Amino acid sequence: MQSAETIIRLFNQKGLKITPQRRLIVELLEEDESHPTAEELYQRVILLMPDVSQTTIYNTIRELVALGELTPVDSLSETGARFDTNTNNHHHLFCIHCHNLVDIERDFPDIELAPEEIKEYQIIKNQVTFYGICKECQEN
Amino acid sequence: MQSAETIIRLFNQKGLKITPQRRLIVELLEEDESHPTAEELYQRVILLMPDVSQTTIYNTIRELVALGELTPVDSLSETGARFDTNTNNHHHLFCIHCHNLVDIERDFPDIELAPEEIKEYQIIKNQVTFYGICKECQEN
DNA sequence: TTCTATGCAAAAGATTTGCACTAAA
DNA sequence: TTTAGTGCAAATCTTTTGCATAGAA
Repeated sequence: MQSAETIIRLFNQKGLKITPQRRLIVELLEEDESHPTAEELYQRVILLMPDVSQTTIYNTIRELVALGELTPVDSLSETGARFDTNTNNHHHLFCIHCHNLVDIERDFPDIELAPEEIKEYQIIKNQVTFYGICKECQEN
Repeated sequence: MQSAETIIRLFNQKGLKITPQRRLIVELLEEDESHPTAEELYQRVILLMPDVSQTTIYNTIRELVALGELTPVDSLSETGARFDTNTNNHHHLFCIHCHNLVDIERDFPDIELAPEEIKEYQIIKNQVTFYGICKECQEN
């Protein structure tokens, strides 16, 4: 996302009001690289402004997502957990319209992180997800 | 997952009882490549055995996951949606213990699907997730 | 002064839990 | 006969919604 000031200006342009709650939420997110949940953001907000409601957190997140300044970390389901009968390591091809999910059974040998990228993690596996539009959805 | 008969045998070995409900669920999953949710599986089950409860679906899914015969499609959060302040296309490094999530800002140019793998999808992007254990969690 | 944002409480959807009853072994 | 599984209802958790009030413009 862009700087807090830029986003405040964006809100203004769209006719959205700049409330102290929104200002605080945007300022906290500006320096946040932790990929917080709504609840985690709420906890950080109420330390500084104790009376903010969760509703306001959810509303503001929704607006920032609509403005393209915040994105949900990708999930392959909106309606509860999905289960895979293929228990081998594999990759996925996902239709962003109809949510069809196809297994890709092969290796991508060239996906390696450099030591300085790895942040001393012990890597266990990687998984690639291809996002696209399936044939049926393209025809609509 | 393995064949329905093999899984029935596995249940037996573990002292788990083979009920008609479980047998049906396992048989339906055996030929299912759709990555269903619990609700979708439930709907398919009650067509053939109308009095099965959702509780039984959830219980059986949980057992199959515990046996390693079914895996949840990977999600980077168990406690609600997470949001990313980095709205550029990027990849992720995820700690499976503490759920820490780090952005990886670079391209992996060699991730391409062959035409026959692509199933006529129009590919929009791909995203790689590296699963591992972060430094702090390794030390515990 | 107008109209959007806020906060509360209730609702909704997914999943889990407590418990009495059923049925597999 | 024993013990685990089932089904119901209630509970829990995340997110959304309805509505009266507060407050930004």
